[in-house]
Amino acid sequence: MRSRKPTSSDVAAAAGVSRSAVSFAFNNPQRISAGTRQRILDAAERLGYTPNTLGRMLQAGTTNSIGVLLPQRLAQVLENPYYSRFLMGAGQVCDREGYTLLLTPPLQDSVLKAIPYAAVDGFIVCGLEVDRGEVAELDRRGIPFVLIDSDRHEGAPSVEVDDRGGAAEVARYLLELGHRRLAVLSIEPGPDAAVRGYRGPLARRLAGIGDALGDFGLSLDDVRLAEVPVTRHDGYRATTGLMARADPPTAIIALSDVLAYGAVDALQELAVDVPNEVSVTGFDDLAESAWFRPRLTTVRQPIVTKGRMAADFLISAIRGEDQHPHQMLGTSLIIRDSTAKPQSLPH
Amino acid sequence: MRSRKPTSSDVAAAAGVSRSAVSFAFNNPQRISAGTRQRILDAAERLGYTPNTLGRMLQAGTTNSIGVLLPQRLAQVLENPYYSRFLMGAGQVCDREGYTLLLTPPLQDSVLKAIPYAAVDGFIVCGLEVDRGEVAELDRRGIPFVLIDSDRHEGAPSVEVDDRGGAAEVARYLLELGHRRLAVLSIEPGPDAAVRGYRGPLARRLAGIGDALGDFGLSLDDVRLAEVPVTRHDGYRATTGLMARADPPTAIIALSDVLAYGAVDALQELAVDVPNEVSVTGFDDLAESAWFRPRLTTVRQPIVTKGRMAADFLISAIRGEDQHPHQMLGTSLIIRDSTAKPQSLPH
DNA sequence: CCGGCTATGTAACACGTGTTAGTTACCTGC
DNA sequence: GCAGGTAACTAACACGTGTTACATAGCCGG
Repeated sequence: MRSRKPTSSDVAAAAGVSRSAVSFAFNNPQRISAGTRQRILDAAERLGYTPNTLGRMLQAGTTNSIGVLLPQRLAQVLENPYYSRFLMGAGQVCDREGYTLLLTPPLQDSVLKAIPYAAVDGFIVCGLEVDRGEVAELDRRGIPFVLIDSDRHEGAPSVEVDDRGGAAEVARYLLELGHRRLAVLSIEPGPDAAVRGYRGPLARRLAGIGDALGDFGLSLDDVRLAEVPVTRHDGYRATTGLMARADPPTAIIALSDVLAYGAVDALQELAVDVPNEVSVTGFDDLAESAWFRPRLTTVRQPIVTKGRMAADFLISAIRGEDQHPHQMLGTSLIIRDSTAKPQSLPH
Repeated sequence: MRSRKPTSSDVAAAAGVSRSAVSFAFNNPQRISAGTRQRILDAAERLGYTPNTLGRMLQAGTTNSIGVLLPQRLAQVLENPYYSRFLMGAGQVCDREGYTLLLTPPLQDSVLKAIPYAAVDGFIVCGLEVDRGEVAELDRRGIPFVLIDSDRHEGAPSVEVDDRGGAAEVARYLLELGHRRLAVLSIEPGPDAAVRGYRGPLARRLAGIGDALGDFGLSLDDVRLAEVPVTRHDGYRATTGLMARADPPTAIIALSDVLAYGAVDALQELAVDVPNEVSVTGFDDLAESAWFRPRLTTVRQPIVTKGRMAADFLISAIRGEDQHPHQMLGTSLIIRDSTAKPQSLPH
């Protein structure tokens, strides 16, 4: 039972050389004679020496790791296929460039507190408003970062999606079908967001829905809005609530596919036919949405590409190429079987 | 443009105190007078000082991070819903205990090379044979680790699944239905596994199938075996190959749900009816398998529980509770719509 | 036989932190 | 007026590494 892990000093003592020689033996072979090198390696093997990872990182000033700063707990993030796809895109770049990927959830429900505990060369920041403390903290630290699902921020690259256009397109599609009583299942802002108004992708999606409503003489005040955590079960519960009201909607616009699944769950339990009695749309176009029954009408966004570009931008920033690109990715409306004309028009 | 991130020495100089005082001001407030403490905090704020993460970790000897040592590249791992579920289970524990999760894929196609670059307090080792170099290397380093989808190894905790029993159950089910020409879609061993024989879960699953075959007077020599990487597309390709042979199977046992999806893809393209012409079974029972058409008959294993227990065991080991539990989790056969009696019996 | 070069090894510095032991200065009690 | 205690702060050590600047010895050519 060895009490302490052997260090390079121990190896040096055992081989009768200086600590520098040990370092050279491992990292700079031609800097030392073959004989002593072998003697050092033998001693290292005998003692079971392995260079300490943290010590090396501290000296090198690099960790070969990129962090993903997450707005929710790991259990919630990894339950959501959206993040799996996103991480897969980022992972492709990590594979190519030899980086590891550190998932950094909030610490004690605080994203801010989690930052100092992540040994990384840079962060991909997911779904945080730019005027929150985290962005200022990262600026202060002088550590490179990239913003995702947020707002444009000078001083850091970002990758965004045309949320406004995509949401407008799906809302306009429903309105053209004849729907007038719409409900929106939105995503609850983070735990410490307090009363501050909407920002980022959700604000843009709601604005897009507002654009479409305006074309038909309506406004956002005419739709019911429910804000819930982004899980299937919460989509189910919110929809149950919506349908219990006096004038239930004829179409439900979910701002996430996961929420749309839950909405369909609730409607099926209430024996409400989808799409003939109520239409449901999603946002993301996860792979599951094509398998889902009814096949889900939704707004496709290029999630994997988003992850890939975020990681690419971050690694460029880490390498000191000091441009701050802002990429905007397009969306497309995927029409499937969960939407139809409203039944109640004749009434 | 600050050339260098300020260090605690800079703050000490700016506040006219020693470096120790700076450390106390942050970590041990009552150890210093309120006046100088405030002066130090002011100086720190003015300079934009933040304690260096690596420096602190090196001194503390802990990273508050657990690593997941992966046998494949990140892009492949994150494409596979099996790992998403597993990571979710591990993530639940990380959330509770305040750990971050470092995904560590092979470096230059070598799992061994990746180990020294992970700054973690311990590893969850996924799907590696115990007699490979990685386990010896981790032993040498004296870093705690837990084995998953592997074999029992004294000196480290492990979480296993009753692969043999589960595979025997599904094979016996098919044989009882009357199937005799079986094919097995197995998972290709890692890139550097060389010629060494099967080990770990795959060996156990094949052994289980052998058990069932033995009950019917057959053996593993009587089934066709295809080994492919665990992606849907590879399942598709292998099945296309199997069906092109002279006497195609009437039932395909895939050792992973993902491979089963690919098998069904291929059969549908060949206009072969599932399950009436060919039965297909999977292994895992991913959520997708209940949505898949035809709904997939498969062996359920408790993936989330596996991840949770692995992380629990690891954290216990990190805290120095030196027991080495070996947990075995049960499986259950889920019979759905992708299996039926063979059609060709009358012939 | 001596100046200059190369091969080999070492001392010292740098990376940045937390903590223990030790030094002042001050106040209290007798 | 002095022993004894305490509050406030600092010097030094520890964590473990890589690398630069310097010292020593040996070789070669002139």
